[in-house]
Amino acid sequence: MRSPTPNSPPRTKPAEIRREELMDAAQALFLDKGFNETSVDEIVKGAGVAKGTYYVYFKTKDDVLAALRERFVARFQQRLRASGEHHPPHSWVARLDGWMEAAVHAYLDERALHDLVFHQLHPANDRLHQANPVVDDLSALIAQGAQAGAWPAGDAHLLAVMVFSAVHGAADSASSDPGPPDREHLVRAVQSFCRLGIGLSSR
Amino acid sequence: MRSPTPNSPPRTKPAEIRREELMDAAQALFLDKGFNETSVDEIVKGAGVAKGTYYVYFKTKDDVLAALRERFVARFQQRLRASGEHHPPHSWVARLDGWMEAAVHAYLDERALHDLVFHQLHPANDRLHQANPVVDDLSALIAQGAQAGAWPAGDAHLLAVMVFSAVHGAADSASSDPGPPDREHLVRAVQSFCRLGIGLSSR
Amino acid sequence: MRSPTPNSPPRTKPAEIRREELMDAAQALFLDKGFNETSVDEIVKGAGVAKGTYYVYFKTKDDVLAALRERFVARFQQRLRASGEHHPPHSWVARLDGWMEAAVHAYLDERALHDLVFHQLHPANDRLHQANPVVDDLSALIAQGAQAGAWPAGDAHLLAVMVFSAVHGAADSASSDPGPPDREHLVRAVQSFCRLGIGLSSR
Amino acid sequence: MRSPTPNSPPRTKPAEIRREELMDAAQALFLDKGFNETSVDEIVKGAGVAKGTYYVYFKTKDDVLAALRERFVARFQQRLRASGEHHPPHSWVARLDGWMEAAVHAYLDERALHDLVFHQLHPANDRLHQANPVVDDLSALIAQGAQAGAWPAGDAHLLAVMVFSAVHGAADSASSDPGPPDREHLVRAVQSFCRLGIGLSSR
DNA sequence: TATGAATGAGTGTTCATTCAT
DNA sequence: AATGAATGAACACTCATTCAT
Repeated sequence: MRSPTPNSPPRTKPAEIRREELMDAAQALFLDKGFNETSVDEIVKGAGVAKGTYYVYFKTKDDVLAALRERFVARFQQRLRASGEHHPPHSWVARLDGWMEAAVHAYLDERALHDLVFHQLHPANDRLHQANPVVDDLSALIAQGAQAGAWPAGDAHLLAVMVFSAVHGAADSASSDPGPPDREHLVRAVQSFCRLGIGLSSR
Repeated sequence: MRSPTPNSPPRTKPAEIRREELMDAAQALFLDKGFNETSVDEIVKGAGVAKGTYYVYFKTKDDVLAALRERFVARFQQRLRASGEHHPPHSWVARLDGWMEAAVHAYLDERALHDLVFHQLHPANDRLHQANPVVDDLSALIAQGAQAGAWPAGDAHLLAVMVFSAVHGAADSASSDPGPPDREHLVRAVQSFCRLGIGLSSR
Repeated sequence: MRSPTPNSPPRTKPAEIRREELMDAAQALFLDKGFNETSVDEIVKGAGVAKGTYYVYFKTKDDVLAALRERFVARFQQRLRASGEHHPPHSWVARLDGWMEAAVHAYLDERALHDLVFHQLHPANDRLHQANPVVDDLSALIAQGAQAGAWPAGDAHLLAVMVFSAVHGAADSASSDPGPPDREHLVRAVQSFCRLGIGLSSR
Repeated sequence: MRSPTPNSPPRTKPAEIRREELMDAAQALFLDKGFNETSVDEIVKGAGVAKGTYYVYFKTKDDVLAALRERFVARFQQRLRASGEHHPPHSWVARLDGWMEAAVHAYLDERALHDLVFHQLHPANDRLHQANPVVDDLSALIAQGAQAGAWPAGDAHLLAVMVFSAVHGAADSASSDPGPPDREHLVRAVQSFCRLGIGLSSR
């Protein structure tokens, strides 16, 4: 019917941009109201595109959530890896401490997003917990440190899981308390607990 | 107006029984297919009652899930407390070890149910995490043991959270691996990690 | 299970009382929230009886509304007849004026109830409009006055309907305006309009 | 999630057409069976569209009724205005008589629809009665005629309401009688009653 | 007469997904 | 690439009515 107005802005954008805009809109809404409580209609409205455009970039509604999860994990891992580069490769204890410090901060910053992308799906669909690259990085660090004699050898993966869980739990707990969490206290508590747990001396 | 079909006589049961039957049916279905994937229709079919009966006992669909969560927490706590009674009150280390052992087993047994009742709702509705009576019990145990000199004093609540998280994480991780988890190995790993973390000697 | 407490008040009341209490409760709720928006549950709660008791006294939900309508019409008619007795039988003009005055007041007092009992049902069920005893009374008065030479003869029933409608409309309109209606003004306007309409002089 | 059955191609129509078709279907069903007795399912079946399409054009079930009311009032007013154009602007009596004649006919023709759109909702929602444009038109006519000296001055709005009510009541009454109403008799009775009521001579 | 647990058909509303343009 | 009107299966929830006690 109507032919496009000659001077209306071009409606097409690079695919990667559009996709990111949709993901950003979805993430903001999911964080605000929850996944089930957000409709595709709202996502497209948030991204300023039409309904059909969503389905150009994502196959289903679940699909954005999966994309969001992947993006979250990649960014989280990237952040932790970046912080790891501040320490010399063979300063095992410093690297471990640094990892924990960075993880506490990262988790406090991204807690809501973490819960969003990890808690929405039925276990059957959740093949991420078992293949968490962040835990894998930590596991490698622990194994290498043990091999280098920095701390006793053990079940590196299980240790990594427990360290990661301690970070996660402590940050969760602190986030639930009213007021901003005391990040320094948290970092020290986690470091103390986990260093001892791994077999290092307290300080 | 509407006129119901004449039917077999209503079989009245004590309210508490009916409610439990509905909860049992809902729990089984939720564990099997997930909360969102289960309809109230299926729940009532599972409980052998009519649709309206559900709404005599629960206000909304979410309502059963809340009831299930309360029941889960109460039973989990009860189970851990019962196991605690096997140890003399002042055998602090034995009680701590026993708590961890029991918690690992309980968590492995009830992991799916735990995830179900804790991961389905938006954080806003989830005021249970911050007031977890199981963690509170553990926190009390840790504080008392420290006061008795069994281990160094520390932030008991945070320590409890980290121990609980380590149990939770380790059991989670083991559950995700294929095959039945090696419970003994898990218990020993958790005990070793957490005893050291709290400041005890490894053995 | 429980045997009745010996000193609890007797639960039975004279049928007519119970029925009236149910009707009163229903009327209050209908006026407040509307017929469709009121449930039988609320009615019995309002009357302080159990659900089943409602169905001892009324066959269906519509049934109370019919009872309410009959009661309304009877009371309305009674009220107008009572006011008519203040005038000597052959003071036709005074009786007509009195009827209109009383009707305006009665209608203003009971407008909501009138609308409730007359507007809720599909025309098919509404065999009341055509057999309105209030209009019939007025129709008789008009016919008799005409026969006595107090005013010109005409289609007494149609005149009665128009007078009744004028009362109804004027009162309705005044009720819709903000603030309490000026009853005297209304009465005079209706009397003037209808007296002239019937063929009387203005004053 | 849900996946719709592949179906025949959606046939897009101009929104105004679709909306009117939905309204027409709803009106026919409401007139036939009543508002409460008609389901949205039946409306969409009548309009030949899918259930969801209804909710593209109307927010709730009540919403069509409101749209129907607006359409009714607009058309009724339009019809009366059109009939008014047959008379020279300053033939006040002829215009008044013409208005009443047209109103009686219009009301007889549309009685069921009038009742439908005005009697289905609780007074709280019914802010139309007090702002009835048809009465407003008549009120203006009466006021202008009085100013021009065609009849005595009075409370024009109240007079308009009473004239409108007399039309409404007389037509209602005639519709309730068995057999087709004697329209000529009705028109003459209403004209006579109201002309006198306003202060004109009978003929 | 009075109860109230149980019923289940009925219905308004949502929303992920499609596809002709 | 982008659109947005149309879809229709699915579902939570209501509530008038019944009947064994």
